[in-house]
Amino acid sequence: MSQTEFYADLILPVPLDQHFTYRIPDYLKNECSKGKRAVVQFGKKKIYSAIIKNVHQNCPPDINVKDIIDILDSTPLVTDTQLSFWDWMAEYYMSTIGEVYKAALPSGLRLESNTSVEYNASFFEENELPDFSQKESLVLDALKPGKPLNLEDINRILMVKNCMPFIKSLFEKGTIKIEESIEKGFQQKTEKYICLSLQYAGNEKLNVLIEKLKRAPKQLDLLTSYLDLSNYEENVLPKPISQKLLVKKNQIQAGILNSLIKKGIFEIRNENVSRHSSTQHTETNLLKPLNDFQQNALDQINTLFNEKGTVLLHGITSSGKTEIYIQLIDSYLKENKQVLYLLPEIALTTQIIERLRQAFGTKVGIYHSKFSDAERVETYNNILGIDMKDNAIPFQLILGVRSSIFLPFKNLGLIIVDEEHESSYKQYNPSPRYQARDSAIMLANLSGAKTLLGTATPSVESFYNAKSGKFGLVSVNQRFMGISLPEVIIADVKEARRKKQMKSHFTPALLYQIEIALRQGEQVILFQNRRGFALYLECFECGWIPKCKYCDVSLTYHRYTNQLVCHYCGYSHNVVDKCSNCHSTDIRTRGFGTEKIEEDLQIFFPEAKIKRLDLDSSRGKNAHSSIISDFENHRIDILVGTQMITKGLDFDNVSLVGILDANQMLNFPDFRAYERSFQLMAQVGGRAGRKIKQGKVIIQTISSENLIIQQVAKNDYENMFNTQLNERKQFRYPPFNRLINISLKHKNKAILDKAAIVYAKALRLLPELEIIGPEYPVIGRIYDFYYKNILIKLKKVNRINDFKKFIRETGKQLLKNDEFKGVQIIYDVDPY
DNA sequence: AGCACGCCGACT
DNA sequence: GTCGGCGTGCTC
Repeated sequence: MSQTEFYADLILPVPLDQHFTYRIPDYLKNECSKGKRAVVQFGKKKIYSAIIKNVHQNCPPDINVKDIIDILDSTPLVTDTQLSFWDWMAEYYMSTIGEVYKAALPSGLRLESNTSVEYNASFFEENELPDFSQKESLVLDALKPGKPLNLEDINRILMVKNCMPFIKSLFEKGTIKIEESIEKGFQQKTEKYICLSLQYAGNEKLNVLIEKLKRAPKQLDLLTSYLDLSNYEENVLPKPISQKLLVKKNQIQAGILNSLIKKGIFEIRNENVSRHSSTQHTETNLLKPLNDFQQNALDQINTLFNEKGTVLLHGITSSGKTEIYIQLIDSYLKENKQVLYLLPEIALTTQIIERLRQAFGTKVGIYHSKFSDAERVETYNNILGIDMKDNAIPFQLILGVRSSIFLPFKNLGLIIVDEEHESSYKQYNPSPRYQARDSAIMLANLSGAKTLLGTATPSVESFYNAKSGKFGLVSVNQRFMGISLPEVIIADVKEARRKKQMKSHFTPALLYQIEIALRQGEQVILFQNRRGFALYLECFECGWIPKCKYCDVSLTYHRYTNQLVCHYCGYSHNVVDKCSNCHSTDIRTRGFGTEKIEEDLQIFFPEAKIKRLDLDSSRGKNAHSSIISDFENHRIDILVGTQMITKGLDFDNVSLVGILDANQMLNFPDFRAYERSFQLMAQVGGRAGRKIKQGKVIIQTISSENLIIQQVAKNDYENMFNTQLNERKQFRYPPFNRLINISLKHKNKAILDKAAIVYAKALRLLPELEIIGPEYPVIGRIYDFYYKNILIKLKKVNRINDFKKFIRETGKQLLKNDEFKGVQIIYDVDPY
């Protein structure tokens, strides 16, 4: 009794801002340690795997402490560095540790129980039939085949939202069994392997066998091939060989192999294999030699790393940044350090993957949302160095999207954040709303690693940090092979309209340049920013537009399904043929997307092969890369695309890039709109004339005198930076002030309005906080919830976490007020 | 977030 | 009387 009890503080995958303490039963005492997963019951029934944060002997007072059920890992799954990183992230981004846990581990490593319901056959054998309600009978009928169902299935069968009352009643009668079953998370992948039976192992026995098989030459061939592949040696256990490989090598029919198995010469067994090894890349270590200015940049980076943790590489498009990265990566790998190479989702294309595989072969691991969860678990385990298959090679270089900052590096030396300015590094939903670039710098700090930010168009924040000495700065102003930057032509849409020269959405200047390019056998890219270009329906008589039932947005018309869809909540509606305002039947489509551009363009250039690249046209797994390769191989003349075409793609034969409407992005109500427009236009323009000759960029705009347009035309990044920095300073935006956006949401507009006013008023008590709002967001209602925003500009950059605490506490106080019960508060730190 | 409990209106 | 909808409170 007097024996000391041990307890563990656990991180549970729930959005609560605290850890939970469980007792460690005696039989688990030796296995319980920081970073492993513990299986626990949380609440009345749910079972979760939780991460052990620490082990101690302090029994929490006044709490009925539960026992840990089991420990899943023999070695920690989460490193100490990761745990510190999680803590930092939860605090900095005002999220909870449980939410960070959910974001950080692939779901295959997070167990969660599900309630499953089973038919209790023995009850019916022993008892008389009790009375059942209609719904209860339905449930029993569905369960009768002996197949257990989960609650969602039963909800669907009964067509109700919550089937629990019926299940409970059935359970009390004894007719069903309720169980908490844990879904199999990660499953090993197995493959059939062929192995020589032990009874034939040994030279003598083998020779007898070979003699016997002489009458079946095909079978003999297969046996010899096996012995070859397995490097057969006497006195060594015969090595299993993949059946796939054996069959492929010999080009035989399954029958030959089967007869050898039937004779007991071969045995078949299932072996765990890696999901990654299918790509059999040999490491060619193809490092292209750097030219002088690349080498110079690399030297500068290395020198700066001696004194700075972070360096910004500002290299114009086509300056060959990738080759600089590769040399840098190589030097870290040679020191046996791990390297993380971050890319925005859209830039993680086959082109860049291929280049890195050429250089580093099988050491490259990819972490991407297109991979299955099982593959992600394998990558995670591989980096952790556990559970390795013999055909797997430890990844030294990880090429990944923003979530790869959560991988369990143990020996991280370098993080590269490519296209550093990309806004997709910021996660918005779900929480944690983290900026992967900024978090990567923090991770590097915690790991003793360096960070290299790379881009042709740095974010104002990063460039400011570099200028002010917080980061090192390295600039490359020459293009690879000395090709000059494209010539930028501004096409004035306003003037063309006045002269009635516009054809569809094209200025005469653009059409003329396309014509010339096509005639010379060159390719063209047309860029259409997607935002605001969705098709919608409009009544031609009265201007009525079909809107979403639950959100304050117009419904988008989807041609391929012939449906109206809300892009915010997913609500869909059949196409209306009658105006619900004036009953006119003259309903027309409005707005235009890439689809429309593609169509119209075909009219002007009937001979040209035109394709578009956007979310819709690249839906399938390979659709995207097949369009890209078609374009690369000049099976397409004109490619019309959205953001997707701007990143990580190099096309040699593109001489003209057209930006169809520059104003769309300039007029976006956001303090970063100008910066983003510059970045986007510069990046798109950078696709022109990457090899051979100077390219052309045409920007169609109605405001040709706009400063940003002029700066893009002159490719004057520094000028853009200076004007933007001035504005940021004047209006107290980052990097001078920190922003925190608070979103309040509630079903009742009046309650929401009042809550927002009260919250804002309470926040204004702190003079360091500049409070903007509350204001309605652009979309005032989504999914039947009203929204209101409060923006905080933090004047002082130090003590920031104290202010966050105050903001959060004030929010908690607000929700305690009976009037405001049910109001939800969403914090977004450093919003984008 | 789940999940249970409890109160209230709307059906057979 | 069921049934089904929320609003509310708790989770070691």
